[in-house]
Amino acid sequence: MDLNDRKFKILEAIITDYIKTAEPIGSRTIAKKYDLGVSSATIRNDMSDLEELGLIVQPHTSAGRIPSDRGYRLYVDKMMQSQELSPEVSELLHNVIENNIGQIDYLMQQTAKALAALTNYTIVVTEPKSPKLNIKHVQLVPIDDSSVVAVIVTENKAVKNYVIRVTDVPGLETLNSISNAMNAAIKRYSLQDMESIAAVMLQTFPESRELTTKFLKTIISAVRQNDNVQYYTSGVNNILGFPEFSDVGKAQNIFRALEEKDILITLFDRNGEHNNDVHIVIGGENNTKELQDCSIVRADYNFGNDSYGSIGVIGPTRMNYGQTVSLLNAIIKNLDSVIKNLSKDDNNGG
Amino acid sequence: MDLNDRKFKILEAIITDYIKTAEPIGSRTIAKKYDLGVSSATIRNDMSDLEELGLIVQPHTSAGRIPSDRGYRLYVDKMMQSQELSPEVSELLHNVIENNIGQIDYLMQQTAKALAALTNYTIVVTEPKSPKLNIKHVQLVPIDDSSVVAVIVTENKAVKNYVIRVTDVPGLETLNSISNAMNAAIKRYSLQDMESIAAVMLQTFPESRELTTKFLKTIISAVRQNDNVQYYTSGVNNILGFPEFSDVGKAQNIFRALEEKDILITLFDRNGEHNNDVHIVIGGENNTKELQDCSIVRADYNFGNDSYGSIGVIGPTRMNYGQTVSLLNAIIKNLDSVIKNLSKDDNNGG
DNA sequence: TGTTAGCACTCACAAGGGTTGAGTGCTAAC
DNA sequence: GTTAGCACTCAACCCTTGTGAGTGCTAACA
Repeated sequence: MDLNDRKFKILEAIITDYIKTAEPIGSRTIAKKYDLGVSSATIRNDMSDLEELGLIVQPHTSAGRIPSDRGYRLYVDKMMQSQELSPEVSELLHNVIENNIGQIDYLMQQTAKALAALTNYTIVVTEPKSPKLNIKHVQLVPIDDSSVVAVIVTENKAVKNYVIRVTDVPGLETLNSISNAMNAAIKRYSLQDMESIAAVMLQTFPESRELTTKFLKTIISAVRQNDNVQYYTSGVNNILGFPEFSDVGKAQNIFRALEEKDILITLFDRNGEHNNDVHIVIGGENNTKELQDCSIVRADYNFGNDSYGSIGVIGPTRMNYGQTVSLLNAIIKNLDSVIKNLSKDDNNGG
Repeated sequence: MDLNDRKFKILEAIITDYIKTAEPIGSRTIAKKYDLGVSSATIRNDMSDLEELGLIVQPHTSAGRIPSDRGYRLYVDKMMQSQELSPEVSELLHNVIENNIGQIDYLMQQTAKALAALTNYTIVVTEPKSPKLNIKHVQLVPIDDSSVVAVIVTENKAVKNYVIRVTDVPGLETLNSISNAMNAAIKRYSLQDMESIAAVMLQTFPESRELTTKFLKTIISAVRQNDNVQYYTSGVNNILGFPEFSDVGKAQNIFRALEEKDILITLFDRNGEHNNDVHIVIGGENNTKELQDCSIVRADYNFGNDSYGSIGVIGPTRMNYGQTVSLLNAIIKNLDSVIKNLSKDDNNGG
């Protein structure tokens, strides 16, 4: 069975209508609302064909049709048109990014918040990571008699703290010397060459074996950093606004998934890898059971220097895919240009 | 009208039953279940009196009675008995605290998580603050050509990062010197005496006027720190498990309140002040509209050195107050003893 | 061969009516 | 002060019925 132009139009009508209203659409409605030049009976025949192809389904015998996951898939792949953003929205996004570019955690939070407000869906943003994350600077700072904090600044300008507990904390001068030596050693040797670094440190600070060892381990694990991906969510309660989740059980499923770090990580942490396209997962295509009534639209953003993070939008399968994709594209483009400007400044300055 | 012993018992029966079942309780049920030695008719008369006093209400004519906010208040103030915790629960709480005491953010997160699991309510934990927060150590760490991060370690062992943007970032040695000088200046002068510190810094580092000024401002605002109270929530989706919130609209209200930082801050941020008692706010007693179907139980915890934070439990007014209060008491006591042990070690060590 | 009008059929949903049962308030008697 | 008895109320449930949106099928038409 082939899909002629009219059938495409009917499918599109069903999908766009259903996205707006969440109500099944019948043949008569389409005949009246969309000027296809044929009667409802003809549309009925076409709809029957579309159903046979698995693109639309009937919730029950005497109801209209709603799109199936496969229907949405076809729509998203072949028919969807990207939407032009209004100048206000474009400016808003640009401002959010530019104003917070200096502090990555605020940037993530504010971007998530803005996007949640614009889409009415739920937003998840993960921190940028690089597959070969480089350390820019490390520094030990004393906390008390048995702990210091290792401050690690990465190439992508993220600042992280890791508390290190040791039996004996040396004085401030020694801490500074160790920090300096560690910075130098990291520059001289690659981080892969852990032994060389450890050897140098041990030779220079034989008294502080415990601290230097733990310090180096902390840095290494910060680089691997698979243990602790930061992410932010916003608009979680938007879920409850959709009629498809007015069943508390379904909503609870989704909330559970959003509270489970592991689930979100598998969905959104690309481990520094990236993909230039906006990626869409529809309903049952999703491997996570709790989210099989949802669609997820994800875009990977570049945060300079090979470091990438993701922005994900979670909503009902009846999602406004066009708008969502446009918004995500706008965000990653803005991020890109703001970052490029920044690094240009850096190069000029240094 | 006075409340004789039997009426107290009837009220207690209604409250404890309603906490368990969320169903209105009738006179016959009480007569059968609780051995009061009188008939249901007598209980009916007493219930009528209790209703007149505003302690219980009838959802509709032919239903049993449920407690009113005033009823819960009387129960909580006069009748409630604190519950003994099982050894397993006590140990669990103790372990959570002891294992995470070194890293305050983990501690807050893990405590919230454990309490959410134990109570099935929603937990909010705010970071400890001190009305006269002392700075233990500050350190500047370079990020790039136009920004450095000020790492601030406070007396309560919290580590915070603040990004400072400056037109010109001096070299690492100068950054270290500035950091050292700032540490010394803070120790010498009190932080109140901002002018003296600024003067010293300017004199010693005339080239880095912008940086030292912003650095000092950052430290001051970190001390004031009213701008950005950290808090953690856990068990937010537990809300949906309660029949009183199966109405999506009500649940949404609560979620909105929990996503609004400002609301949580006014509820839980005591601004470093504290109160030794566990504090209970029941239903309509709450000033926050969105939470008037909820009760909030809050305990302030001491984190050493005059710094205090809060742990709050949010649940339906039909909350198990006894258990909740016991759990909160256990947590703040555990925190107290673990902290005291730590500072003992500190004094021995240094 | 594609399109259409007509018609019988299906089925969720809403409205109406009857029944049930838990619970009450009142009264008169103990 | 307590109790038994009784009339009354009302949510909840079930059953029935009607309605309307929507379908599939068929026969006729271009």
